[in-house]
Amino acid sequence: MTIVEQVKQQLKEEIKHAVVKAGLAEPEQVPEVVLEAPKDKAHGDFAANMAMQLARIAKKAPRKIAEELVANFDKKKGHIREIEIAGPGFINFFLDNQYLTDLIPAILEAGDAYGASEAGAGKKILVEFVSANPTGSLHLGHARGAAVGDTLCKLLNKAGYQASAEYYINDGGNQISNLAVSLEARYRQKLGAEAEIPENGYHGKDIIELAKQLVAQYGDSIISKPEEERLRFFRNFGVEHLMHGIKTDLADFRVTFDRWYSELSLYETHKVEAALQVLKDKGETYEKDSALWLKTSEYGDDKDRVLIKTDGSYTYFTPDISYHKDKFDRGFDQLIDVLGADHHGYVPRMKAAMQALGYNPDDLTVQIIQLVNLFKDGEKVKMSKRTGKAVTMRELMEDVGVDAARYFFAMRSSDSHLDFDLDLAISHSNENPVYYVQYAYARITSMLKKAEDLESDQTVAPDLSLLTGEKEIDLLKKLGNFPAIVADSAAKLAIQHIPSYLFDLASSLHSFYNAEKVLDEGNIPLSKARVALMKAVRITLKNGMDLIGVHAPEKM
RNA sequence: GUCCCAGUAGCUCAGCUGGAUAGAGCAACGGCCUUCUAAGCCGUGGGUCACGGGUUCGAAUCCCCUCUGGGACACCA
Repeated sequence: MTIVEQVKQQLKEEIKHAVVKAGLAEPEQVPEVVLEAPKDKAHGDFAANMAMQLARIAKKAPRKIAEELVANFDKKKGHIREIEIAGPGFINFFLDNQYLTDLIPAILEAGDAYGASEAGAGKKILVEFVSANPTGSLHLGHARGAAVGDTLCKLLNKAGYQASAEYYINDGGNQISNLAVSLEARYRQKLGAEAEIPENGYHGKDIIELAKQLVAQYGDSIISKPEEERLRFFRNFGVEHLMHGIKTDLADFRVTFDRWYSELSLYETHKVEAALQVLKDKGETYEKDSALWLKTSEYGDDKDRVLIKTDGSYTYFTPDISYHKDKFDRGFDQLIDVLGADHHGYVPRMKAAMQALGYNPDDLTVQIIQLVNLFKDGEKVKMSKRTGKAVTMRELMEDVGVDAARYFFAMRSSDSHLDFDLDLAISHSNENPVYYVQYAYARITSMLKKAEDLESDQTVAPDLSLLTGEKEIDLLKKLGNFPAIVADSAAKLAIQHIPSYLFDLASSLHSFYNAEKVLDEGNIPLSKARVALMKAVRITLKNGMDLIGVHAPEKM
């Protein structure tokens, strides 16, 4: 438990004692104590709304309750400097804040690990994200999903969960056949022959690139092969090269996966049949119109869904079910699917399928990533993979930069729409908040370099108790909050709290920097204490930036 | 038609498991560099939290209605 949590915990205990001691409620009636850090510093370090919560139970006016509660509160405990009652019945606690200086050695000691907690209690979570079909390059929407999924994983692990990142490669379905046919058409075109891309084929320029590569590598030797072999060749060549491109893009975007899971492998290991058999055995399927259906409507879906089509082939849904089953079978307690908004209709049917298999549908969480609207030259760019007009993730990285893009995606709650003004991001890139945070880091680093002489002087010890200025206390409090922010953000799957926290911490740092001099030769003990504080801020900024995949520059 | 997301400052968005005077960035305006990085700081102005009702000590937050925008509703994936 962190220092701040200990202090809060003690305060909560004392409040509860006071409530009982004042006879306001029986011990089992006392609501859970809510302590919040008020926005306004004039409202103390922590505020409790207990008096309002008790209004109904004690049948008294909140302010009266607050008075009785405070009268029975043991002020000697819990670093209390002052207690006041305010507003409709808030009880505001002002602490002596000396405990905050203990944070500095704790943070320096923890280093990279600062911010970590056991909040997740080792719960095993599988986060599946991106999982784009290997039929082209990744685009802007994938980039958002990649940023969100990657940060989510890192966040969960930091908060004490055991999270794994996984990418499901759809290398078995129809889309891949379309890919093969499209690639063949481009290949023939390159060789000067007449060929047309089928209607639902892929028109992207990456396919043209691939065809060019094919010609360079194999000349026209593929044309003469028999059809089956030819198509298999195009499939394999396409998937291999496009997956390679996808992996490179993701790696350059600083997104890492623990496992790349192939759909084809599900067939090879007969897991699709096995899952189907379970569903059949449980009586969850039926045949109609010579197709096999799953009774998803019994579990909240709008209608039943087809598992095996009239032509005998599986729908995309069937291997997907077996993949999800496999995730549970591998011992994960919770599954998180990060999906694009266009797949949201898929949620009820997958949850239904899980239920039909006998799992708890609540153990599957689907995090929907809403659409990214790209604006270029003041106009909305319509994105479509089919027409090949999409802005690629590669272009995004080259134009905007990885740091800015990652920060931008992490900054907004993933389930709301995002307008991405490319022109603004490029032309005003210096005004992007990511630089504000990075600048704070670079500033500290620069100071610490100048402080090396001071540090080598061992004759004077730092005196952390000198850190009592308003801006120093402000920084310390924010540093202390970091583990709770991480834990809370992980529990809510709300990554946007991290950039928001970083911005806030950077703001406090800049404010402090402009008001106080860290390196003061006339006051070595204070300077040393401030250097220690700066080191703690630096560690915390770095750890936060790591979570969202943003680099911490030594200088700017 | 059904479902999902959204509607908060001029713009882009936080805040949403109910709390005090609704926040931030950008844009606008006024100050601060002989001193550790001015990619910074300090200050000012800016709001019918889409509309209407309900729940209660208290609603941007929860519930219902309406309006507006986007998306999804295949034996495609």
